[in-house]
Amino acid sequence: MTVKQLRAFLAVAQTLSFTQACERLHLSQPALSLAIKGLEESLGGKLLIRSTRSVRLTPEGESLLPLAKHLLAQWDNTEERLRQRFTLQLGRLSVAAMPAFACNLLPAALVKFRQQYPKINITVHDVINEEVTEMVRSRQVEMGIAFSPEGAGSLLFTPLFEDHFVAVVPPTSSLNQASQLAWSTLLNHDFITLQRPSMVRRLLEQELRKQHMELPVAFESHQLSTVGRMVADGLGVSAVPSMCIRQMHELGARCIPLTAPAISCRVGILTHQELSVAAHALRTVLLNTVQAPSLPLD
Amino acid sequence: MTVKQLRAFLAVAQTLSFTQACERLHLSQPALSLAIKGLEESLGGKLLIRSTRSVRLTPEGESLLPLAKHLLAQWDNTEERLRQRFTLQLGRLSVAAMPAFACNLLPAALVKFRQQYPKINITVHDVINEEVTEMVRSRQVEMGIAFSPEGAGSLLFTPLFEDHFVAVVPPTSSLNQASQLAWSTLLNHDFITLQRPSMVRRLLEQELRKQHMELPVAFESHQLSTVGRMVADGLGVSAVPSMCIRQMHELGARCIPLTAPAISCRVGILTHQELSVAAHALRTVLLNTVQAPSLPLD
DNA sequence: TCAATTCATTAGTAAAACTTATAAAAGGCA
DNA sequence: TGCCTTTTATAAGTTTTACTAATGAATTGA
Repeated sequence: MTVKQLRAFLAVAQTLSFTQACERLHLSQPALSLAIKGLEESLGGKLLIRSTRSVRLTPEGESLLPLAKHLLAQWDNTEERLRQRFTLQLGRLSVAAMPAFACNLLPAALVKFRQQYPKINITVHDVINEEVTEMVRSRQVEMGIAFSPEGAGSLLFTPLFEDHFVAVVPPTSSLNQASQLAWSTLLNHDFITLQRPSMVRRLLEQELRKQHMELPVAFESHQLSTVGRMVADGLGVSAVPSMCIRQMHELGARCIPLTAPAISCRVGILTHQELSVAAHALRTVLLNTVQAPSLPLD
Repeated sequence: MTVKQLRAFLAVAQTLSFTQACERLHLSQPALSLAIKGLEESLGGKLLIRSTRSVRLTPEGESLLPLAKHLLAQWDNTEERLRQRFTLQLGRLSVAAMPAFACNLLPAALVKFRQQYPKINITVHDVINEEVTEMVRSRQVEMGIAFSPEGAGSLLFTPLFEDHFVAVVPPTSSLNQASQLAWSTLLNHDFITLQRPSMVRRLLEQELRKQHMELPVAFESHQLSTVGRMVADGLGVSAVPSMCIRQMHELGARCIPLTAPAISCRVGILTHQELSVAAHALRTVLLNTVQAPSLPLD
């Protein structure tokens, strides 16, 4: 039994005429006769009683009719959904992104993506850097955005930009005047940082230790926005990835380039080798829209 | 998208190997490669990532896998059920029969049928003669057993046997001694008959009127078994189709051939032109097993 | 009885599906 | 690194299938 045969049967059963069914199927009449004959032979009995003047269903044909309708509807539906998926007219995409990226750069990229592919449903998992890698690895999400992982294993890392840490200081602070700051200067003040386990926190401590420096931690928080507000309110200073500059400014803090040492790391897209069409499209949008953030020129 | 292509995809997706899938499908490897290629082209995207060393599913392929399983299972199931129906390994059959036949001759025929085709489900509608015709005409049942209808219309009537009316008399009656009875003799006694509308009743009255005779109705009943018992208990006499002879004897009444006039009518199978395989089989069994009932030789 | 309509059959052709043979690529192993 | 093995892709040729055009047969309606 083939799809063509079943479609032929359905057309004849619904029109009760070979001639009409031919038109509907865009098929010559002998071809249709053979198709029906083939179907009947494959099933082992007559489905249609046909004389030169009338066509009607046998009881067995009658019982096949609803089944055939249902089967072909499902068949077409499956086919159509797959096609839509390939043409990005349908789909679901799960992405994980570290918080700094998710709340600063991702939304703009998603706006672009949504404009191009309004039918694709996207779920964003706003989780810490380490979990991003894990979610991609375990295929909970198809795509992650995180700092360049050391051992990516079989995962693919596509760099988006190089992010460098900037100092965050209260607007009232004297540090605010400098065009750039050395770490040694910044660390003379009370330091506000993210709580462990945070990749940002670990990166800072790791790089500073190489220079025999240490964070004079006064306050800790889980949320970047809390850190920003604490700095803005004069509780101390901090250092954040440049992705967060806009957020920090909006919270009322000031950002200043940091040197000696300049700490930076690559932010990029983490995926498996094979990508869905939708994920591939989002990847392209990200590569086109995301740029390394810089300090405002004010 | 064809059934073959989908089967090919399923086999490869489940074995994750073209070579293994080939064995399962009894297909050469190039043919399988082409089938997958064709499927991918028809759907508009890649379903399988294949290198010379490994095969794995794309996310789209992953999403097709369960759909393909489901679709093919339904496909095979539909095909199998139709085949079973044609080979009488599955099926449902509704039959209507007039009470005299349903309770006397039908059961034995059904035993034969059941022995040959134990998987066919049969529903018997035990209804009056007129309703049998109507149920066949309206396709509530596929087959009816009734007296030969005058205007069968498009229905097909296949005679089974010629049934003649016999007298039913009490075992205590003097009539019981005769080897045959004339209607004129029988009608000297109180007559017990079926209530209208009954074909048996109508037939009798119709034929007797031609001979200017009339039924001296004393009692009426809907059920043949009631008529039989009434006669057996000496309330009066009756006349029934020969089909009922055994039943009457079992109820305690005696049956005697009736003449002047000998009233008879054909009992047969009523169907539409087209018959399901199951109905055809039952028709054959009926033609082979049902014989004109005769008086016991006691 | 004849014309018209409709499905079946036949024959020839175009297309497709399949197989064998060969090529190319990638992992395993020395 | 380079060779061997395994596995999929490609090419060429053949068989099979599917289709169309032409013809035939049967039934309805005038």
